Amino acid sequence: MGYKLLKSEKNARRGEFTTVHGTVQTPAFMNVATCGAIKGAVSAYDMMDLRTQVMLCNTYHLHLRPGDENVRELGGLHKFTGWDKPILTDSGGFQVFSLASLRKIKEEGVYFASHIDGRRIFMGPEESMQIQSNLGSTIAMAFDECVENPAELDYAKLSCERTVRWLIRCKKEMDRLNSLEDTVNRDQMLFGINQGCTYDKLRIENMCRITELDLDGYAIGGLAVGEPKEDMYRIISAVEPYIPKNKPRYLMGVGTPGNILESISRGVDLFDCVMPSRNARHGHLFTMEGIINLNNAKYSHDLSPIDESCDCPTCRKHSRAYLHHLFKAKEMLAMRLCVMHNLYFYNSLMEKIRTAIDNGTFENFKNRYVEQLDTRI
RNA sequence: GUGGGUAUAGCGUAGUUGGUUAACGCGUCAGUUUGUGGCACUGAAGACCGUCGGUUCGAAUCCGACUAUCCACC
Repeated sequence: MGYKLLKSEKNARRGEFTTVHGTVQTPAFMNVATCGAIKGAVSAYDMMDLRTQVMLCNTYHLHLRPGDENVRELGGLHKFTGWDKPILTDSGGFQVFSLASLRKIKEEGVYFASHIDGRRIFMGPEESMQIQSNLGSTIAMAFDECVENPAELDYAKLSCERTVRWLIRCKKEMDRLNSLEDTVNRDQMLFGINQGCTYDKLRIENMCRITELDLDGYAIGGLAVGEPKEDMYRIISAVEPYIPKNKPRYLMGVGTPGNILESISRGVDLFDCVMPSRNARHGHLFTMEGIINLNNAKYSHDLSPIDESCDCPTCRKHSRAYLHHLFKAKEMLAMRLCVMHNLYFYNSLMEKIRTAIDNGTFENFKNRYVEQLDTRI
């Protein structure tokens, strides 16, 4: 159990992360399934074809519906969703940020108004751990506050210190829950989350404090939320030396293929992002040549696949012209086929990156593709 | 052939007591999307208002002819 560094090229790391639900080859991209399903009608069965390694679900959303107690009675998220490989649950901390108009943050935790029915609910560190324990995910995330950038130093500091106090409570509660006999997954892991906005000093101090707790992994949160990408890269480089080498590093919510290449070169192992799935639903597709928008009329007579070099189920069978038609006709198949392509693209990009690090050619690979993959063609 | 209706952007339409830069939807084009509040958001281009003539200071709007098209009847 745990992370094993296999090889490195400069700061880029090739590793294996072993969990009770199987081993994850890193660097890896985790596929987002907020409510227990990848949006766009993609099933757990499909995810095997897409070479998905980790599914990511959301504590806040599953707590509201269908309810974590309910999932626990049904045997946990793995049994419930039919996905037997690793599952990471996000803690609900991001919803503190994204649902900002509906919440009140206090020392004990956060008061939300449900976005579904307006019902008032409370979530603090203990509640988040209890919910994630009921869900029985492989990896639970600490309950944190994700502060929007730019933020005042005073608030960043106050929020950051409170998040550390919450993390200590998370760790204590998770240890307690894992010791109980009737817990769904008694080997549930806990990742801490680094915060501190764009203040290097705050970030480093925070990282030093959270790594004292000996958690199963460390995440960098609160990035890609409004700051320039140069700031994001600078922060990653600033905190990376303070993360233990024998623990996985997870950059939350990032990002574009270019962001991922840059971040791996700075020592990150795990990623997740809604971009491949959300953009696919709007016809924006990733290819090794760059980004295309399938809604454009120029694809209406294009018999080539989305990406000539891709062997995903969509590219093996269907043309751009057909997919363009499905979008125009508002057929749900358009979304399904395109989400499958984009996730396969991200997952196989990670495979290419792992092979490159294995072969010591990652730097070349990065320089070759970092600009191209984020550019429209 | 007779009577009636219609003619405004690529398509479908709005636009009368005649009054400055003719509106909307779809489509087109471009951009946005980063721990997902379910399928979006922002912007741009595009019209000598069927043709010709008339009335008027002024016509998409009123009048006439023509053309096209639809309906009904022969």
